[in-house]
Amino acid sequence: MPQLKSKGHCLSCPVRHRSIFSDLPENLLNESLEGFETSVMVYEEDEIIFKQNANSSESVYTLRKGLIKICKSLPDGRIQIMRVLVPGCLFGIDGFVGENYNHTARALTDCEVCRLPLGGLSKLRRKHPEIDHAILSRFVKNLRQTEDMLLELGAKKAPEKLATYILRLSQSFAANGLKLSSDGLNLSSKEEWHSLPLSRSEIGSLLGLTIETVSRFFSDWKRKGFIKESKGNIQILDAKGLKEVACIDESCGK
Amino acid sequence: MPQLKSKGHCLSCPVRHRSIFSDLPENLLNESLEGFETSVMVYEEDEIIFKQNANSSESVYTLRKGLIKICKSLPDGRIQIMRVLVPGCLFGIDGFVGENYNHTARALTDCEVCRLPLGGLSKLRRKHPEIDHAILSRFVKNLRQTEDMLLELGAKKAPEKLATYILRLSQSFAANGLKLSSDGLNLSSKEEWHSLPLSRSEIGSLLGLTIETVSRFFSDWKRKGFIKESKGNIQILDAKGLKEVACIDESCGK
DNA sequence: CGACCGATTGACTATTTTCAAGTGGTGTGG
DNA sequence: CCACACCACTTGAAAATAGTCAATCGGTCG
Repeated sequence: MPQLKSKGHCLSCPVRHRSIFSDLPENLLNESLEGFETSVMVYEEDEIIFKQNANSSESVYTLRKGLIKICKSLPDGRIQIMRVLVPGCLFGIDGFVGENYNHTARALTDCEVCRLPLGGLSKLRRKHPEIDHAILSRFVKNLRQTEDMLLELGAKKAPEKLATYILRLSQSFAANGLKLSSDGLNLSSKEEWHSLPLSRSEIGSLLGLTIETVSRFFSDWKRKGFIKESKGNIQILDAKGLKEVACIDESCGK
Repeated sequence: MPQLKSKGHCLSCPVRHRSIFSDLPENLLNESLEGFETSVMVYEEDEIIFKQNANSSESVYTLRKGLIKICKSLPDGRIQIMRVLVPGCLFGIDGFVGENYNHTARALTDCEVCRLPLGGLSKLRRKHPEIDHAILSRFVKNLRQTEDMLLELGAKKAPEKLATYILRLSQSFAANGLKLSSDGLNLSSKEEWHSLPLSRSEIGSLLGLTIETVSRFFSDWKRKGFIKESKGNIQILDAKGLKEVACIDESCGK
């Protein structure tokens, strides 16, 4: 069961600089957020934050800590992961338009989630166009990312999808300062090890492949010396080789 | 080459009630839109409105007439159709955040497009929260639709994708008043004929299939009496049969 | 009529899934 | 400390699915 941990305090929030409030000047934060009551919820691994088709709540969420997967499923149980949220992500936006949730949000690791009441937020938006713009910008980025995934799933073959995924993962680690490791392992950043946030079967579910197909290509690339793996951490040895497989730049059709 | 047809006139706009201005009271329309200069552009079939990776313009667009396909492509030329725009759709929203276009917009039929300058629009948004809400709501719907496609492409097999597409198409005709026919054919609405906006190869490109696979299942279903087709118009004879194939409700795994 | 173009069909091939068996690491209880 | 179970992952062989290549059909247009 999700636990209420505390009220939120934007000024001391660990992800404020990544949140939709990042552009608010610090001095405004204090006075502006007067009366804006957020709460921090704690979820354990595998707990559901909200479910596809459920009524959306009068809140929207920001991930503070941990990882969340956003999924949709077919009536017969097949699951497609849409994306993985990292700290700072805004989610549950169906609440904005009062529609039922279009997908399920499930904790991939133990998580902390900040719950922002819609009423208060819309007052803030009116007072501070920066917030409004930040939200808009999230929406557009979110859509772009989902469109990119659509291209991956619709147009690419299994090895291309997988290679792209590993490369993107590594980029996103780089962009986030090389550290999202869920298990607290300390690794030399020079060697660029990355902890895999997803299991084989989840990677399959993200890319529309079976666990066996994922496993086979990974094994293949280990034999070829493209990648190395130990204890759920992965290292790219030959980015150029992977890029040729991935079809991300001109070197595409070999 | 796209042609400037005229200045836009919101009051007499044929798609006003489907546009982001649909919630503005008519009396406000007149005075509010003072100084908001839109222009109507005409594109021929197959012309490009904007290209993936190009700088976004200082405008955003509303489709007035015709159909537009939104696509992304891989460096080696493979193309994925993301969605098909119908009159009233807002598009080119990368302009909102000043990013390069994430996809290509191409006229599927001869089109009329209304170009809304961002500067003027953002003034309007501030003056009329209805517009702002309409835009937000479009964004969310757009994201939901793209997520739905992600599930289609990632989790479904060829016949499921195809059957779902035909059924959705028919629903969307129903929702839009049974008439989007691009070639002006007049058909009895009782028989529920629907003109196919996409060629076989475009359907393939939308669903991540080859033209041959599309063709084979269509032929198969014609033999089985699920559908009928003539002159680019399609009729669903056995929606129940198709639904069983499509995996959209409980009757999924048969 | 003949050229062209989209769609269809068939035969074959490639890719990916399915099913089944096996490996290796981790944690628990005797 | 070992035996055992458990679980994620790996591997192999067979089957299913979808793609490729090539020939053909049928309609449209000059």
